[in-house]
Amino acid sequence: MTKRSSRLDDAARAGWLYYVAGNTQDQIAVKLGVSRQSAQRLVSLARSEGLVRVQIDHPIANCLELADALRDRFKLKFVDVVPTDPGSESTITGVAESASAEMERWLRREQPVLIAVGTGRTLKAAVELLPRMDCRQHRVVSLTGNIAPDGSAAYYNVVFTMSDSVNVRSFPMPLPVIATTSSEREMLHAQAMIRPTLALADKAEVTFVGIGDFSNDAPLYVDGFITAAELKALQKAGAVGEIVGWSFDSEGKMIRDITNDRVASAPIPPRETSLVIAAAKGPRKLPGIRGAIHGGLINALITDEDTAAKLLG
Amino acid sequence: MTKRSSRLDDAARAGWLYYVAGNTQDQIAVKLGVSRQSAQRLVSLARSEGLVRVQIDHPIANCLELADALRDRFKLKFVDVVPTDPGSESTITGVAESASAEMERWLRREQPVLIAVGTGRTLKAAVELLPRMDCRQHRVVSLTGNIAPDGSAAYYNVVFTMSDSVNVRSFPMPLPVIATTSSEREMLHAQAMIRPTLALADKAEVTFVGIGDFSNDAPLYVDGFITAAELKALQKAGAVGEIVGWSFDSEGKMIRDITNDRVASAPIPPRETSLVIAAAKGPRKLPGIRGAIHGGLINALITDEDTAAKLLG
DNA sequence: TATGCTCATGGGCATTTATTCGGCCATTGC
DNA sequence: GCAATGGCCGAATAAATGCCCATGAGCATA
Repeated sequence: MTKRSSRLDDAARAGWLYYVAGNTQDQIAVKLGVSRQSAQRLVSLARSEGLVRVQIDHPIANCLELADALRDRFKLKFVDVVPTDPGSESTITGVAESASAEMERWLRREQPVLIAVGTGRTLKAAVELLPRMDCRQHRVVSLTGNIAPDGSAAYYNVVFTMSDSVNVRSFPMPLPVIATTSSEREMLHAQAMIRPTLALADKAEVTFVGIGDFSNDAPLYVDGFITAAELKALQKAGAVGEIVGWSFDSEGKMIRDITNDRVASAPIPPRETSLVIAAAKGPRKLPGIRGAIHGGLINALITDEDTAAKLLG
Repeated sequence: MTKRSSRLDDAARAGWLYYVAGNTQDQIAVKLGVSRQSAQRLVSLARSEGLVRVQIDHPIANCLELADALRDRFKLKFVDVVPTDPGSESTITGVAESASAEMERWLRREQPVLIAVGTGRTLKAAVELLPRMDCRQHRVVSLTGNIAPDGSAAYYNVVFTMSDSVNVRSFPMPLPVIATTSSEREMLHAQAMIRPTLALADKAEVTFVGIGDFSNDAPLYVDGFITAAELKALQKAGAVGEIVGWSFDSEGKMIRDITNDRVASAPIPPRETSLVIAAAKGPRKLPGIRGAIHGGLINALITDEDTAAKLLG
C-alpha cells in the first residue's frame, strides 16, 4: 500500500516536473534521486495511470463550424466536434476526452444534478478520464443493467467505474441488460428495488450515452447480450444503432420485438426534459448516429470532424 | 489576421494530435501535410501560446504548485512542500523525511561538501532518518554549542546523532548554546579550538536549520536555554522565531540584547554563499518562518502544504 | 526596380526520450 | 529448501524531439 502509493506519488511528481515545470527527465532524475531511466518510467507511468490530463484550449475553426452546422441543421441543443486523427482506428480518442470534460463540467456544479449514464466503451473511457472529485450533491443513475449474460458484472457498466474516482451518490441497475422474456422484464421492473431507479432515470437532467452499431461486430453481440441469430434478425429488420440496448432503424424508430420487448434498460430519458448527449464517432457508427438524430432519440452530440462532415454531407 | 489565427488553428490541431491522440511529430507532419520540423514548431507554438493545458490529477501536484509559488514569491533558492497529514499534530512528520532526503542528496555527492547544521527536534528527526553511509569526503559543522545549561550534552544537537549512521568528518561546537555574559561569549569564541570551527561554519555550502517558536512552550525555554523572564522579555520585544538561538522579529530583524548578545552559536552562514535550508511547519512556527523569510535569514525552505498556503495567503 | 526586413521552411545535428534486453532480487508455490 | 515467476533496474540502442542555420518567399519602402 505504502509502496504502491508512494510510487504513484513519485509518478505524479515526475509528471508534474515534466509536463508542468518543463524539466527534462535528466533533471527529474536528479531531483528525485533516481536514475534517468527510472525517471522516464515514472513519467510514462504518470501518463498511463491517467495522472496527467491534457486539454487543448483553443477551438479549431473547422470543428466549431461543423458543430454549429450540426446544431442548426438537426436542432440539437449541444454539439461538440473534436479533431479527427486521420489513420487512427480508435473509435474513442477525442470523443472520450470531450465527453469526460463535459461530464466534469456538470459534476463541478454547485447545484445538485441528476445525471443518467448509459454504457459502452466510449463512455467507460470517458469516465476513466475523470479526475478525482467529491460531488456528494449529485446523483448518477445507470440506464442499464449491470449484470452480464454470464451473471458477472457487466464490464462496460460505468457507474462503478465512476465511483473509483468520483464520490457521488450512484444508482446502479441490478438487472440483466436484456431479459429472457418480455414478462420477465416486466416482473423485474416491478420490483421495489428497481422502480425508484427507473423513476429516477426518467427525471435525469442530463444523460450520457454511447451508440452501438449493428455491424457483424456489434457490441451487443460481441459482449454476449444477443445471439448471432438475433443480430441477424435485427440487421434484417433494419437496425442501424442501439442506445443502452434499445435498437432502432435509420429513421430512429424502435425495432419492434426481436429484442426490444425484452430490453431491461430504462427508457432513454425524455428529450423534452433531459439533455441527452451521445458520444460517438466513426464510419461504423455513422448510420446509428444519423438514426438517433433523425428519430430525436438524442438532442446533443459529441463526435469528430469526419463524422460531423458526413452527417452534414 | 486570418493567417495568424489559422496558424494557431494548426497549432491547436498539432497539439491535439500530439498530446491527446498521442501521435509522433512525424505522423502529425504527414497528416497536416507539412515537414516534420514545421510540425515540431506547431506543437511547440501550441505550448508557448498556452493552448495546451496540463493538469496533474494527484494530491502531490498541489504541493509542487505551492513550492513553485513560494520559490517565486520569496526568491528562495530551494523549496519543498510535503503533503499535510490531516489530523497529525506532529510538527515534524513529513518535513523531517524531506529534510533527511535533501541531506542525503548532499551527502551522496562525490565532491566534498561543507555542511552546517543547526539544532532542534525537526533536524534531529531528520538526521535519525539518514541511512548508514560512508562520506569521509564531506565535513559537517555544528552551528550551535553541544553543552546544555546543566552541563550535559545538549540533547538536540545533531552532529553526534549523525555520526551514529553517517561516517563523516564532524565539527561539533564545544560550547554552551547561550553564554552567561556577552564577554564570556567573546572569550569562548576566541579560543583556539573554537575559532577554526566558527570559520568553517562561515564557509558552509549548505546549511540545515530548524526554526524555534516563541510561544510559551518555546523550545529555547522548555530546554532550559533561557529563563521564563527572558522568554517574556523576548516575546515583548517582538521575537517570533529563533534559529540556532538567534531570536528575530516578524521582519526577520535580530532582537537587540536580551539574549542575542550572549548567543554562542555561530552566525547563520551568509546566504550569498550558502544554501540555508529551514525545515519547519505548523501554525506555531508560521510567524517565525515568515520572519526568517522576510529578513532573508534563510534562502530555502522545507515545509508542508498548510503552512505553505498560509505563507502565500 | 532594388533593397531591406520579417518570417516560415527544411536540412543537419545535438539532445532527449522510448524501447529492448539481460540480470538481479524478492515473492510464490511446490 | 529450491526453482519458477514477475517486477524492477541499468545499459545499450533506436526513435523522436529540439535547435540552429542558411535559404528564399512575401512585402513594404526607397
